[in-house]
Amino acid sequence: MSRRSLQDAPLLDSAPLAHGPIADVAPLAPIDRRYAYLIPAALSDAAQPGVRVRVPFGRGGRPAEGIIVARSDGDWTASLQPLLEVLDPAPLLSPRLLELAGWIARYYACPLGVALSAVAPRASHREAGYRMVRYVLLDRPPADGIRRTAIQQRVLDCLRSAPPAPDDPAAPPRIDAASLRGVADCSTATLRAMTAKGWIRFVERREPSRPPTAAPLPREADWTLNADQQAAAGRIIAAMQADGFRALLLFGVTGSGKTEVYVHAIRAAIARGRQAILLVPEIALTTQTLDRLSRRFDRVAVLHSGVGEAQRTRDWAAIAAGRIDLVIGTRSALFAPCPRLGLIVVDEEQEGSYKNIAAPRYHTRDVAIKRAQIEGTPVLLGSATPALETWSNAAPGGRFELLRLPNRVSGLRTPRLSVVDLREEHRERRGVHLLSRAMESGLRGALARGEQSLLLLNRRGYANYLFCARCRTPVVCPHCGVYVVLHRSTGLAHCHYCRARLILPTRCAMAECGGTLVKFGMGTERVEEELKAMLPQARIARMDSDVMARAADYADLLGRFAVGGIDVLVGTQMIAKGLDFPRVTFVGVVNADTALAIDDFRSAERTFQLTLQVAGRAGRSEAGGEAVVQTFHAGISAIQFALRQDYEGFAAEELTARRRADLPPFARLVRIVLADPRLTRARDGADGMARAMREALFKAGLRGLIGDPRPAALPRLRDAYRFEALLTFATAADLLAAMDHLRAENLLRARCRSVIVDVDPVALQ
DNA sequence: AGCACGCCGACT
DNA sequence: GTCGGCGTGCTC
Repeated sequence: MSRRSLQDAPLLDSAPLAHGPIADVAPLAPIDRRYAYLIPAALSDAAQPGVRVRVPFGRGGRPAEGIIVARSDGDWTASLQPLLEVLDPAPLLSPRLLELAGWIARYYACPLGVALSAVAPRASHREAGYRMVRYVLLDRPPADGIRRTAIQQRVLDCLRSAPPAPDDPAAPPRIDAASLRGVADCSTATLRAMTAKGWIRFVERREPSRPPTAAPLPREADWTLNADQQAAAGRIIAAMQADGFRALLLFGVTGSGKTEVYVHAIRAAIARGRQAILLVPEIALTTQTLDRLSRRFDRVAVLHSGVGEAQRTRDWAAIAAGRIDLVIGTRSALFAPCPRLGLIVVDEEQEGSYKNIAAPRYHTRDVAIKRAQIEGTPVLLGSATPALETWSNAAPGGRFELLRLPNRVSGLRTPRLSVVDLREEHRERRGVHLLSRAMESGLRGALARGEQSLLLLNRRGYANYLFCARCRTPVVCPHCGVYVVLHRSTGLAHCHYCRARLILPTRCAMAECGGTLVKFGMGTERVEEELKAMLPQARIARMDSDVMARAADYADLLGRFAVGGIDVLVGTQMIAKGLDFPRVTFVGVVNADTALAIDDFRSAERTFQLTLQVAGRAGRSEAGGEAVVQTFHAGISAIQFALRQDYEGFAAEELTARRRADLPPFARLVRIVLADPRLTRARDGADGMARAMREALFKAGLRGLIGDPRPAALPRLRDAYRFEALLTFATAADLLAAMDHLRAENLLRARCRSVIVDVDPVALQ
């Protein structure tokens, strides 16, 4: 295709004919198209696929940023705009990462520019991590006889005795202006005066904003693997030696030593001269986990949301230069520009936080598999409770190879897990008790033995159900319509969806009612209060996003907990994951039903995972631990299977139900949510969109079921009404074919404030 | 995403 | 009679 024409361009004889290298540019904006630009001769070398460029765009031809995704040669029968500028000295993205971004854009139905921004995060923060440093160096210093002041003499002495620049020892010594002012005790005015005399001069240099010297962390030694671990590591190493794509699932009960297997596999990758990426879920304790793991390796980069822009930029450069062997991090670390990638590990692959919550709404595990495919390397997924999608892929004859670690490493006993049926507890005991007798005795026991406890409730605040005693009208958020939660810390009612805060009325706001307000339901604040009353001698701390404003707060609290300064730690989900303290011997779940409360087809799976995870937290010591789980639904099979710590039994039963209901992993879903402040607009938009999509699929003979639009699980959010439609496909191929078509026909848009397209949704909220 | 063009309500 | 609202469409 060397000759193309613009449909609407007038084909006049005088139309200038452009010829030469042409760049296909994806704008770094939510525009679902690519645009062609002429590459000027001066930029020909620099304008390679993967670099950012500035191009004239839009009506006024104003400069916009984009990424070159392809290059070609050709003639154009219309005047073609030239690239204005190439912004990167070297491509930000390798051809393989460009291919990965293309796949993300296609599979997750988002504009290429949006996918590119996710894969090359630096694209949106240009030049971050660098600053201009002003240096002073000797120019034509005055001869001995020339008069100078004492201050000027100090400046000259400093510059003469300055050490040579590390990057260019032959150059005249230089000192940055700020340090010189300090050392020579002079002012900017002095330096300016000396420049005017021509004695010294300034040079400006672009430098990394902090010296890239990472503090060397103390190394931790490797452990010897047991037979199971050795067998698993052996399979992974064999897969690496086969030099091709391969997906493996490491299914190991908590405490079976999965991490040690990762470490050995990563060492093997490094020994082969390759790089490895280890992904961990985005949870509050990520930093801790990462720090500990990173101590096992030398040339390691840690990437997570807490790492500053400057550090991230330097890490990125070091990775691209091949100076890093292992990249550990959350979601975005998957896109580390490793030139010789040899292994990707996805730890706790079932974690929901692997799903990106904004466009592109990719699932890190699935993109990791795709990247491994593109790079031709193995990918290792690890979990004690694999996502059912993963588990069914690891069935005999499936796409993944299954590696088992069925036993806990020697010395670790299986924790005792018991379930308290809150219905029964309430029958047998008068009054309202948040903490059952079994829970209380577990806490008291641990306290008496000088051991630690974790108490989990996945709900912040004090009381989460506030209503009028007379007319039963609940207090809801004026923007979202959801129940607000009373927080003791602020004395206000908080909306947990839009972060609005209301002053709580003392009386019912309903006209002519004026009943008194009743506070019902519990959150972590309430549990903390109850606990302090129950165990006045215990040192109790609470950990949830209300208390933990900054990353440093986590470190502080965890530090105190680690040295035994806290007996009981109360918190939300964030304490259920990743915490690994050997002195914790008791773990309680105040209400396991919070995972059930979100009513979607994964609620049983989430409840099972939560329960088992919590039990695992109690078993990190040789003393053996105990876990108590309170629930109003003790009979449901998710709880029963968790009680027996039987993942495979649960998976078999749940998969049967999923197959019967035609749900993932036996179907692929796309969730489309339309939001608009006007209810009719959101509803009509959703109706119209569903109708148009159905018609288009039918006409094109494509398979797929478009569900009827209905109010979303959260029908109103931030003053916008929300409607959703669920699309069901039998296979990934059907999904791709249908979504390609719908996107090409521009049917994934509607005239309302926002349209969210969520492929493979993790939560139907 | 921006930005221009275009068609219907409250003002001098 | 105009100013300006946002709804719609386009950007090599």
